[in-house]
Amino acid sequence: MLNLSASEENYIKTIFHLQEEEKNVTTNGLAAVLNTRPASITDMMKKLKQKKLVHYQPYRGFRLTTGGNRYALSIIRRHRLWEFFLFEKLKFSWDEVHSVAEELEHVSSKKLIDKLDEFLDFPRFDPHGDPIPDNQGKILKTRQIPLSEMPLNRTAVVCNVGDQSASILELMDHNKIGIGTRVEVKKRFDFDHSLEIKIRQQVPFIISESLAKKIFVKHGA
Amino acid sequence: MLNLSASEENYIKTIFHLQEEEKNVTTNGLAAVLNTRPASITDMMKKLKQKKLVHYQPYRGFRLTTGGNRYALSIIRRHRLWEFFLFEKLKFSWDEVHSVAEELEHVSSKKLIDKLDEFLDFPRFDPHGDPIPDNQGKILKTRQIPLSEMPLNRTAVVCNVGDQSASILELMDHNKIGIGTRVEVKKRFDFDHSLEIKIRQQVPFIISESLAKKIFVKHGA
DNA sequence: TTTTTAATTTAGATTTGCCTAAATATATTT
DNA sequence: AAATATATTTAGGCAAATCTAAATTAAAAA
Ligand SMILES: [Mn+2]
Ligand SMILES: [Mn+2]
Ligand SMILES: [Mn+2]
Ligand SMILES: [Mn+2]
Repeated sequence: MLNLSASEENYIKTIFHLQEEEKNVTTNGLAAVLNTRPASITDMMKKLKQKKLVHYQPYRGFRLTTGGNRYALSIIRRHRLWEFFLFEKLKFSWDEVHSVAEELEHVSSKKLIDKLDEFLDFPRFDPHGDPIPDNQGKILKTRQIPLSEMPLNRTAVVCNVGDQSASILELMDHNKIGIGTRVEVKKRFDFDHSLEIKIRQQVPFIISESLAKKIFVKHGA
Repeated sequence: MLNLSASEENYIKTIFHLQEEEKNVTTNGLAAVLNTRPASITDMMKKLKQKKLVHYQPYRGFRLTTGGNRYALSIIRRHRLWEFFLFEKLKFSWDEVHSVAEELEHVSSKKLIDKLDEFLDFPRFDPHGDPIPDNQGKILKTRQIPLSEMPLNRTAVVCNVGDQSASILELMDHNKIGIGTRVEVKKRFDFDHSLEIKIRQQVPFIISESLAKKIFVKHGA
């Protein structure tokens, strides 16, 4: 497989993520995320088009080719495996892993990544609850689900709150739940559908169904 | 601490190693090791002199400053810790670790390296038997010693053979001992000073004192 | 001590990845 | 359908890290 520079890899990966939201990625959109100027994006798109990694027509935006997509998934695989390693083995906190993985992901040895995967026992989700592509580039597509629908005893990660009111934030704050919090549902009570949940090393506690419906989590399949 | 590019780091590290042999490092000498042209070395030396990492007078060769030396040791620390990780945790073979570590060493997070060190339980030697600097940059200086002088039950790595005759090579070949072989002395017999040694997962076997005196190993302190 | 050889530096390019400012194409309003 | 605004591309430059070919300096040989 062809070998891209760290810069090219960052472009490819970012296009991949932007594509999940919009069909077509724009010059300004990509420039904003990558913290560069639109002119730089145009330069790079010409190069990536040459390498057949993006479809690109001037003024018409761009998207990854099949090859570009495959490459993007391999970068995401590296990124998330390293995040898992940092979190699980080196005891980094969930919000510290990203920036270091951002560098490690560019170390290109295929063998390194496959051995790392094996060493970590083939994890399926990174510390943010995002799925890790396997060595074939296959990835589970996870969508956000409300905590109320999580199966029991599986780690999930809070990724969204479907309500921005002060009252819900106060309650979440009180319970020390926020974006990124890892949570496990231990029990579901039939009477009022309240949930017993556990976060971090704390003793489990109970939250109402109405709160659980507003807390969106990733992963759990 | 200032942050150097991967390229600058490779220069600094290589100068450090060359310095161990010769007081003064030369333009051509460094160019040969780094696989670049002499003109590139001169360019880089000007830059590193500016950054006060090398002492350099045109036509007079160069050597690291105190700061350059400290920086070199931090790169060597990263390199050898990664080598140890690859060998010990990911089960790479001893001759595969170097090239991957050559890339990993440039990931610059201090926290990453110190946590990795801790995770690996503060190893003192890399898979080639070279000492790993601690987080203060302190490094044990190991010299080569003949296998006959190794203490019992400590892993050593064959790094040199003090005789190039066909007969010694035949014997080493027969015993499957070569540069890089990891060996442990299990017992020393008083009668003829022969040694019982163990290599890899094999059953221990005996070699003569005269052979053991010609096989030089690193590490064991 | 010259002369010759070898090592080193300088001059001038090239590539990658980025930038600013100006031009141009597309989209949105009137 | 113009006119205006916004998005995008082009033109021209710059810094890092490399190169080749041409000086230049130092070392070795005569
Ligand atoms: Mn990155
Ligand atoms: Mn992640
Ligand atoms: Mn390196
Ligand atoms: Mn080593």
